[in-house]
Amino acid sequence: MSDNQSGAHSPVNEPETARFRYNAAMAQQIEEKWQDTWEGQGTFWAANVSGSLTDGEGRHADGRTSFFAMDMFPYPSGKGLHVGHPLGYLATDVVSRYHRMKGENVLHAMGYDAFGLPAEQFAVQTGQHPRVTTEQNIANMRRQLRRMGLSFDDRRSFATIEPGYVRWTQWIFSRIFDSWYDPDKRNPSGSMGCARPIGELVEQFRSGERPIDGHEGQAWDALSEAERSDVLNEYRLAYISKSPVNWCPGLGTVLANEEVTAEGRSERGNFPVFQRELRQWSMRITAYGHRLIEDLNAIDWPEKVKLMQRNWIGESHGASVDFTVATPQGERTMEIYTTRPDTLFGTTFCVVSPEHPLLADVPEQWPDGTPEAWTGGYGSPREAVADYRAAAAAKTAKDRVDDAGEKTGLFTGLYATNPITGVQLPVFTADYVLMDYGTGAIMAVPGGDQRDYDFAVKFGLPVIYTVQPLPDSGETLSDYEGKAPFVSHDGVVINSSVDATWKRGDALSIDGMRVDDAVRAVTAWLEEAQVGHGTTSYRLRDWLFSRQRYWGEPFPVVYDDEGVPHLVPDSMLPINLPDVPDYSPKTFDPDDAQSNPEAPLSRNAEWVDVTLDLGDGPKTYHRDTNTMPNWAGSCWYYMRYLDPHDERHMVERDEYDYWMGPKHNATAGEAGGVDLYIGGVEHAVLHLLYSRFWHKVLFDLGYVDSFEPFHKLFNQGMIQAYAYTDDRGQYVPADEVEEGEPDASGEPTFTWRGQRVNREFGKMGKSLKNIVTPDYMYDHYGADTFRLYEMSMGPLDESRPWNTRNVVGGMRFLQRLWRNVVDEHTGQTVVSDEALDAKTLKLLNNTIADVTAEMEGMRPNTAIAKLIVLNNHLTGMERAPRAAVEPLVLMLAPIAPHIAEELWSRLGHDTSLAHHPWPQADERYVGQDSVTAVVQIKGKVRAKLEVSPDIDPDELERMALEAVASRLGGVPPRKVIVKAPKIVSIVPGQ
RNA sequence: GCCCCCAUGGCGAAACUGGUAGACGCAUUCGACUUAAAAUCGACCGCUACGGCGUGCGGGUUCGAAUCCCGCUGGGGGCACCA
Repeated sequence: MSDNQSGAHSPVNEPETARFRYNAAMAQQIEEKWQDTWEGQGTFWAANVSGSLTDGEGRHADGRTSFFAMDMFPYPSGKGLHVGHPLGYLATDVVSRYHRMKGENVLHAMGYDAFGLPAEQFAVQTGQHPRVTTEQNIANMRRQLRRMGLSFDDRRSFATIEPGYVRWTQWIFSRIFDSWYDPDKRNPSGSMGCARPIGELVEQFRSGERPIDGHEGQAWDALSEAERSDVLNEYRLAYISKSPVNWCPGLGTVLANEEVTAEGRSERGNFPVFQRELRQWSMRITAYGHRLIEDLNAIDWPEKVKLMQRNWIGESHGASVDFTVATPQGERTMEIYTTRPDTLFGTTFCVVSPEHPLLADVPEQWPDGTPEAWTGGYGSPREAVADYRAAAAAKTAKDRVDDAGEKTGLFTGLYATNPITGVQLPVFTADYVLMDYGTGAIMAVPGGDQRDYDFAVKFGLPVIYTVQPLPDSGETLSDYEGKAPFVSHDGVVINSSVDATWKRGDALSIDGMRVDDAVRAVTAWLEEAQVGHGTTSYRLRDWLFSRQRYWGEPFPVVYDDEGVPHLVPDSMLPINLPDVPDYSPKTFDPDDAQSNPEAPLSRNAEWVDVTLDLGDGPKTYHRDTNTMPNWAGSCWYYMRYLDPHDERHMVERDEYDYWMGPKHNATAGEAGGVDLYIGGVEHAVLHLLYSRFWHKVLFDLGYVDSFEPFHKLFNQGMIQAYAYTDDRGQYVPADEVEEGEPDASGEPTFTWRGQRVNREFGKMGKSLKNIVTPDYMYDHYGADTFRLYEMSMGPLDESRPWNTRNVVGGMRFLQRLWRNVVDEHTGQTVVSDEALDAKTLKLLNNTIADVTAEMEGMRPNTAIAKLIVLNNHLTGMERAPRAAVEPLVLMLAPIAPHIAEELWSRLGHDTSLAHHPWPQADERYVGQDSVTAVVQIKGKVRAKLEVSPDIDPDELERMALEAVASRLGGVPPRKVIVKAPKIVSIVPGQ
């Protein structure tokens, strides 16, 4: 780019004579020079405790305080960056540079999350192997990020697709597969529940300490290998799930719950998703539900994200209650789950989900007196139920959502006995009851639940109210009866007593109790009668972990001829992706619910069929042909930065303890983890939940010594932008739109090529034609101005509108600072070496104190404002004094590092300021010589006094009363509040 | 439907535990320099009938509220047949 072009476009133009003016061209020259210098000198190398990773001077950590700052690593998309993407990276970089200047050993690096759908789709389009396009994208992204001046230790960069990384991802999977969750054992952090090696479970089975589910009374060694495998599968933390999963024919893969939208469609591609029973890998994350909630208290995360995780996990406390059902095949126990056992008295029917096993035992004939409306017109319950089940199975998740509220269902011909009252209740099946929540069966209480009420109305079932509003609420039950249920967790129980000796031989009355007391009383009664128990349920589902994709990590699992899964030994890892003739996923008609997934890896028979010796001689096995989801690589990458080339460990223990262990520095706490993790809030329940889960498993198993991966989480805001549409709703290029005169109602108007266009506000995006790229910013302003602008726009955690016009403010600040040091015409350094005058001394020390506080609080926007104030003061002096300029340059360095380095070197320093100590305020000069004291009468400012900051309160009161004497009219004030030296507040007499 | 967050000049925003509302920047206007323009430097920069009034609206607590409490309105986000 030539100077002319930059001049023509840049609002900050330069005359020919000022050869040493700080403009876009000069900025670029400086920036590239310093980027090369940093790289050549290893300026940002972080020092490990031992091993080959030392700092740029060859030293190890040697007891220095560690600080680990990390970004949510990017997916290397081929689309390139816009100015919204790097906001978080810049924030992390500013913090990293600041901590480095505080003398800490800072670990800051960037990796690439490189498996996943887009690379695969792009590869299918271009016919190139995904590895090729992915590596190109990574190279391009590296270049763009380097140009920003991010202070990464590039020795520690890696991509999740590298065999040396995949190996450990597979290794972790193996550890999870090879473990089970023991809810009765304390984990190392002291709370209940702990992952244990599966071998310890086998020992319990073998010794008889634990009964073998489904094989009670049999010896473990008497079971076949397939039987043992099936038993263990029910315990393993990574297991083969046979329950319904989300099958997406349009994508040709199964998906995790988290990847399905509220509309029941795939988050990627927006295809319908069906519930299908397919054998798929699943992770038992639900076992960790309680700890994942509980341990949020030990970490420093935004409340919003903690709340989202709590809601997502959805822990609810209630009771499981056994209802007896008489079927033609004999008596069955139907377990229901309820959060309101106090409403057992108001139960008028039961509902089981269409997938419920009880439906295998429905009778041939409708019982006598079955109302017409309950049968759906079917001649027999068998037929009715079979048809309803088939219809439910054919529904997409979307259909279910669309039909929500509209209750469908049928009577099953079965009756259940209420264990507390002995009353016979009809059992229905309806798809508003979900098989995978609670027990897949409910007791319906239409008097207290809207859904049950709707169902009762539709099928003509009775409504019994057992709870009424609190007496002082002003409401009564008659406000609800016949119109709606009284849905409340508050209230008083009514009409809820049995004195029959039907089940337990004694009376239970909860009449008049508050709901929470009644819940406890009924739960206790149920436990005593052995017909139920208190229990906890989670909204969270187990994590579906396999995908029918090419571009992901293969599972380290092979199957023998009987279909029994075996781990591939660690020594054989990594298992690399095979070459296949076609790596595109096998997709189907998006609505074809009956299609079956076909994994691309199955297309290479030579790879699938292997002969291995797993300890009992060479045998033929079949490899698992699924791949892991995109989340696998991002679940543990933070640990790999500590030494990405360690071939002996996932992470070495000493390095872990130094960088991430419990109490590894002053702020880490027992939970340990990354000191600062910055990224978008969109990962609140996906990546951040999965990572915490894996980390806890590894913690329980003793591979890491702290129980949380990320100690402090920070969500940066989004950069938003205006977009413009013409009459037809087409987007027009935002940078060609001109603002016109306001219209009649005072609203601004906009035109593009003479025609009126509409303005809308939202994301930046290529399709919205409002993209501004970092490259544009480098060309027109330089990376430092770009950084400065993004950091000064507003608070880091808030979204804010991009406005290229406002960028000049930052550029002018840097230019003024430059001119305070460098003569624009000669290039000479022009600072004075005289001592600071009193005013400058005060301002400098106050600025140091303030900026330090702002940096500690991650408020670069206000830090910048204070640096500008200081610089504006220096600009007003004949020559700026070195004693003020140098600290100013140092304080600017985290935000605009290149110009700071350049000025620092022009000021005569021959080493980088990256590790130069952060300026210290001299306490003697912090504070003000005089402050303005305000005199208020009834809160209104009536006088201002210039006083000493340490004025005596009595003296200040005397001065204040004198200043407003005329307003008080000689009447002694009723009350005077003195907060020296700032405020005197007077309440006048009368 | 349930849960959470936010609202300050023409614009982006400051204001730490309640204590001078509008720091800093953008834009606008004016002045200096210049033949002129740009750049630069400087000034002004919420409204005002000059009494005051002002932090989305209406109340409350307090000597004092952008900040705390209650009730609205508007905007954003999360979850959504989870018993």
